Amino acid sequence: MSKNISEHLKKNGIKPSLQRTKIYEYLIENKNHPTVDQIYNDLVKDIPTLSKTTVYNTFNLFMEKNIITIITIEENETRYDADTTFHGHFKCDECGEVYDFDIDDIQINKDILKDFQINERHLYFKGKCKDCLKK
Amino acid sequence: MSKNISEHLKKNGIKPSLQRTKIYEYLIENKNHPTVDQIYNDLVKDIPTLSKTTVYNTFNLFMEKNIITIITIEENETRYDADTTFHGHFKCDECGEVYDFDIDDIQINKDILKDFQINERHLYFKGKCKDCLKK
DNA sequence: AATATTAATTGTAATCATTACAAATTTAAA
DNA sequence: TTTAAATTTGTAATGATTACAATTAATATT
Repeated sequence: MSKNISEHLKKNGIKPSLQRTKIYEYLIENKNHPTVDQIYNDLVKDIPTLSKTTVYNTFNLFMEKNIITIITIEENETRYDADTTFHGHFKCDECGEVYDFDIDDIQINKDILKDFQINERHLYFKGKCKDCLKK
Repeated sequence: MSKNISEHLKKNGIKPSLQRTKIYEYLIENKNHPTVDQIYNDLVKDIPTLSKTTVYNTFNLFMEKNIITIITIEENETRYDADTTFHGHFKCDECGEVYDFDIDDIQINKDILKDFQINERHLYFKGKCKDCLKK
């Protein structure tokens, strides 16, 4: 697994250091789109010398190399996604959990965006998840 | 015009003070979704005593009363929208302008969000606008 | 292998948007 | 008019992110 990650980073022009590999692996294994804080707090157990700056630097590098996308739902917390294909996110107001969902199709009125170049598309919903509704 | 705004605020349980009225009016007339800074800098010419805190307080109040929605495209700048009907936003990476566009339909795979309660839907694109592409 | 060069990581301080809070002002009620 | 309640304001605090310089690790050169 870790071998695959190294390869994937290399293929995208990223030298696979320990920190980079672990951070990318964490994102792959935790598909709930953790915040930088969560990632740092978990990974520092593994890599005691880890700095939060490194986490930020690494994500900025991953972004430049287009192997992750940014998820901006709340103003004050950035999350990241290792799945760069187009899909939607649902964030529960109650528990804070972020869920992925598939988008089949979006039909928009093209009049306004005619001759615009669209590079990124983001769709997210907010509300209450099934588990929180039960309570 | 200003009369209508007062009425609209009252109808939604908001006492229409000078500041609130001007801020709401500004949002109605500037459909490009200005940031708090832009709004403050423009309105302070009109209301010299205006405080940026008031702008923030007012938007938070408007949000509670559901007469505006928040637009979170970039992590570090919150924008607001007086049009609370569902529509999309396009932000140009080059000039920073935010455009509205109409959404006809969105089809998603409902499996994951079955039994979820969806309260808000947000769709935004990023790229280059027509004007910036010409250059 | 030893040294020089370059790249990556780290810690601390700075930045900047937003909020907390208490004082001052304005509005409404008695 | 006096009193109470609501609104606005300015300043300080917060918290996420970035700038930057120093340290450490990796790579290239002799």
